[in-house]
Amino acid sequence: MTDQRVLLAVSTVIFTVRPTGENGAHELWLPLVRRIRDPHRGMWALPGGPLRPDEALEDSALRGLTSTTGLTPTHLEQLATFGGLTRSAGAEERQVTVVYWASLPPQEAARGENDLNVTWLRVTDLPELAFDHSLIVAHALERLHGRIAEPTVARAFLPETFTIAALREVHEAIIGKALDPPNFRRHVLSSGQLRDTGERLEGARHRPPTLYRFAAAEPPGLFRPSPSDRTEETP
Amino acid sequence: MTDQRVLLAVSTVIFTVRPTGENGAHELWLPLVRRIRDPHRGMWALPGGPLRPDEALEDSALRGLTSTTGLTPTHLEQLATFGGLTRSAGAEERQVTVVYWASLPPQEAARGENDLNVTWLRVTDLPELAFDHSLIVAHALERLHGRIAEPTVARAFLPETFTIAALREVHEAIIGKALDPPNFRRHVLSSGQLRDTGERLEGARHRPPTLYRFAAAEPPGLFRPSPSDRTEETP
DNA sequence: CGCAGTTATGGTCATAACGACTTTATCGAG
DNA sequence: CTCGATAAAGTCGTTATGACCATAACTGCG
Repeated sequence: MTDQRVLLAVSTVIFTVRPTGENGAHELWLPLVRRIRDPHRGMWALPGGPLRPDEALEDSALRGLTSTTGLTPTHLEQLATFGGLTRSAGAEERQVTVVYWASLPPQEAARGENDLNVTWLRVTDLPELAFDHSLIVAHALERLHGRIAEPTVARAFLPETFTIAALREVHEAIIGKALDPPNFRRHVLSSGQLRDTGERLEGARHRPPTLYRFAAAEPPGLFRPSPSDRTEETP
Repeated sequence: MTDQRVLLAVSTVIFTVRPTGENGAHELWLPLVRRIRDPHRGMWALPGGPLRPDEALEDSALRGLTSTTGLTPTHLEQLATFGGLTRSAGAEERQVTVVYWASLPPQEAARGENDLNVTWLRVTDLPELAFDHSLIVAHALERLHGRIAEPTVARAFLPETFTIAALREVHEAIIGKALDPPNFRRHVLSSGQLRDTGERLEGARHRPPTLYRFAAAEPPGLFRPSPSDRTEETP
């Protein structure tokens, strides 16, 4: 048996929500970077790069994210590891990629400007991406769907305080269809996850909605416990 | 920046269900192998080993599984990748481990014999494992809990045909508490996932139960689509 | 043969959750 | 002050769920 070391990269699928649909409906968007080197040069790809030897997986995901897009996520979670060797027939060496999934709140998302080498696209309207990144995005969307029920997920797309309508719009963007406002309201209020801030959002040409915040603040750090960088390991 | 290649290993958490509890209640068990080399020599650890250069991640998980335990799983799914560098302070090189999660049906599980270097233990009663494997097992249990609703999961613990009681026992083992038989029956039958085989299981000293099988057979191969070995990738 | 033990299977009933809808409350704009 | 618009609260019927009761159908044994 030869050397068991492999090239290991970390990429991140970054989601945000924008009010760009018809009738102001909210939609999911994500940033992509242009490949400037040759495998798939010129195509759009997920932000990321090789893992540094002294770097935790999650730190690598963060670094790749900020160095390309300049943005700071509110949620970062490992998605899966892709290690197929289908392309090893070519000249290139086989590569394994650990993929993370991140969410941005609207303030951050607004700062994300297009650039020669960075573009933001609707997840429903993506071109073919470099490597198997189209497949990876599909995976991430499935995961997002499956986790929207958890308060942590929607929270990551919202500012500190928000209206129930804003929360509903995040859910609508993720599941891709409209929800009944009264029913949604009843549902989230009965979940006990929201706290009334006592304030209202004024200025709109209708009854001012109450501002809420999420109840249980996550205990220690910024991110929920993720599989990476927890302890040491070996086979 | 130095070389970006890292040691990559694949380990597997293997679950099965056995009727070993009081009153014949079913419990979750898993096999562990004894470390024969020095980091943590003599401790119990998850089956696995280094990824071979020409091997897909999932194939590596299967190989590690069969070479140590001789068993063939009915379900294999990627769990997560652990890449902390906490132990890199020591003499050893930093290592990343991709962890899979597998299920065995009872026939296979019965063949799993203890051995000088292999032992089967209840998941509720594990000693401290080598490396961070205790943590990994906890992760796998969480995942199992979260997915028991999907028919694919319970199916992996059962033979081709089975009684509703057997299906219920699998659920009970996974969630760790007893379920009401009539209610469980109503629930699974109304889900439309079971098909009556027309046969009954005779021989017990009570009314013979109907044998069922799962409805939708998974389309092509043995395993559900998993992130690994699908296509090629790179950062 | 007939009874006891045991689990399968078939129901009931009250409650909770959910979806579709209606109604009323308040705001800003003109 | 009226209109347009959305917040917020309530109605109603359906469905899912959990607790529980009753009967059916087999084996083993006296």
